[in-house]
Amino acid sequence: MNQITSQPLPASPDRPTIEAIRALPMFHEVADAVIARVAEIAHVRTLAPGEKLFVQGTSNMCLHLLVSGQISTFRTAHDGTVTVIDVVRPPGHLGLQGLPARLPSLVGAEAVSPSRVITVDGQSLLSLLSVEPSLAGVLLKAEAQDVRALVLQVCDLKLRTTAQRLGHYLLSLAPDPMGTSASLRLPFDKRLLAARLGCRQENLSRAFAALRELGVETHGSRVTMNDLARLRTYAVAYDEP
Amino acid sequence: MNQITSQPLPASPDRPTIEAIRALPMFHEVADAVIARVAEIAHVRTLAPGEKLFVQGTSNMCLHLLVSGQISTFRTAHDGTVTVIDVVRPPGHLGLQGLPARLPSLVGAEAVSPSRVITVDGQSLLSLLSVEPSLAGVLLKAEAQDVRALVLQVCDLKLRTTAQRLGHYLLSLAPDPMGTSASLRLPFDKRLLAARLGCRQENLSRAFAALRELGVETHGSRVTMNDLARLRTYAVAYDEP
DNA sequence: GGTTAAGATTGACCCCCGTCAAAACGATCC
DNA sequence: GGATCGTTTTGACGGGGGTCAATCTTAACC
Repeated sequence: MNQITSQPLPASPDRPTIEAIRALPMFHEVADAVIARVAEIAHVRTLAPGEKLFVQGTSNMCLHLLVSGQISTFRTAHDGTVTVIDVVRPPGHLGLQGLPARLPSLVGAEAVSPSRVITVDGQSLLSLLSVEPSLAGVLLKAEAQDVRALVLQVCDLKLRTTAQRLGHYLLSLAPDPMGTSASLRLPFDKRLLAARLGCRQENLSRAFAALRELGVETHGSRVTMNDLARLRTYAVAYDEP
Repeated sequence: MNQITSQPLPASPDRPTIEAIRALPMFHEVADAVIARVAEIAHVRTLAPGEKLFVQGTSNMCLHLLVSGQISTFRTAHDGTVTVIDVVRPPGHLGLQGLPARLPSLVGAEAVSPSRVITVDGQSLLSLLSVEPSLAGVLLKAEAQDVRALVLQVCDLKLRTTAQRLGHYLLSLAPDPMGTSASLRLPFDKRLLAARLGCRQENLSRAFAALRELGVETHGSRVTMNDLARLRTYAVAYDEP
């Protein structure tokens, strides 16, 4: 699944291959010629855990496409408090909100696990946009995804309990959320999971304890959900009519 | 009234004037010729309080530009619970998230007060986009604003109390938030304000009571803030470093 | 295997907020 | 002015979640 660069790389630094970009759902429909133009203004980068992709308050004009790994976006207050906005997983993107407006980014982003991103230069991308209008739809769609995710998170925070949010998140992590049972390994710290869900880790523990009644077993970072239907009823109670 | 979705444009509906569109900040930089093209695929509409602009779950391919009035966006769960996402005020826009993806809208929208919107047909707008790439920047910027607002709201919900959120919101409503004092009239119900802030109206009352200690007086819907600096310290404590 | 440090859980305690119920206020219309 | 209805406020109570501290587990490293 993770594309390891076994092919000879093109001349310059670490240009992404056309295949690597095409592999991202967001570019499935884009013509080869356009992808080639995008590849010309992009480069591949790997990040070690904890390494920063961009910093809050700086106006980074770049679009980052996450190929593998995990990158968290978070907002730091001037008293040091940190709010995790999301943990982006492949295929995902970062930095879109800072692209068109020249405004400083509201959030910072750093790798949670070893990650590989394709970074597209924003300035060049905007120029390319006027030549290749088909890209506009791609970017708009990508940004719309962000909006949708945030809207759902706001709903979650406004009217669900931590245990429900956890259940919801676990379901979203399950390979087959519509099956009868599922088992998975938490992709990161419970501390980070707590921050993502908007609670303290102590409360996350209690939420896991609450879900135990609903057939959710945990052994370390392994989570087994024995009754997905029941969990869905409990956790997704406030979702789409 | 259940006709909500966009109709094919009749021969001579109420076309918006170029000036009306240009007056919106989002179109300040756009060339007259382009605005004229936009006007051709748009029409003006007025809404009475409570009238729906679009309905959750339907895929409305329209961009709505709010000229005057106020429109709330909200999400209804299948048990009837309603979450208010935001109350859009002019100059603002709605429906962008449903534009590029053909996905059903996550939220519904309805007028809070008598409102006037310019509705741009989405299908035509997307076609226009490939002819006039300068529009892409406009739309991307507009959508980025939405993302920013939502990110801030998530932060608010994750680590501020209701009283702090209220203080923050009042400051955003103040004509001159950086002055020493301000006075304003709440633009809508306290019930709606509570929903927007993510609490019950009872708690909003208590939040107002708490802010009284910080020089915030209320008489009905009139709010007077006597010490903006102190309110800022209290409410915006978790903002930009 | 054993040691150690980081992470995860549990308990005690308190505050914020949701809920229910009642009282106070405000607007409108006699 | 008085009556009425809807909105706003206040009180009492319980639960969810934050905080602090102690215990237990996990995992890395010798």
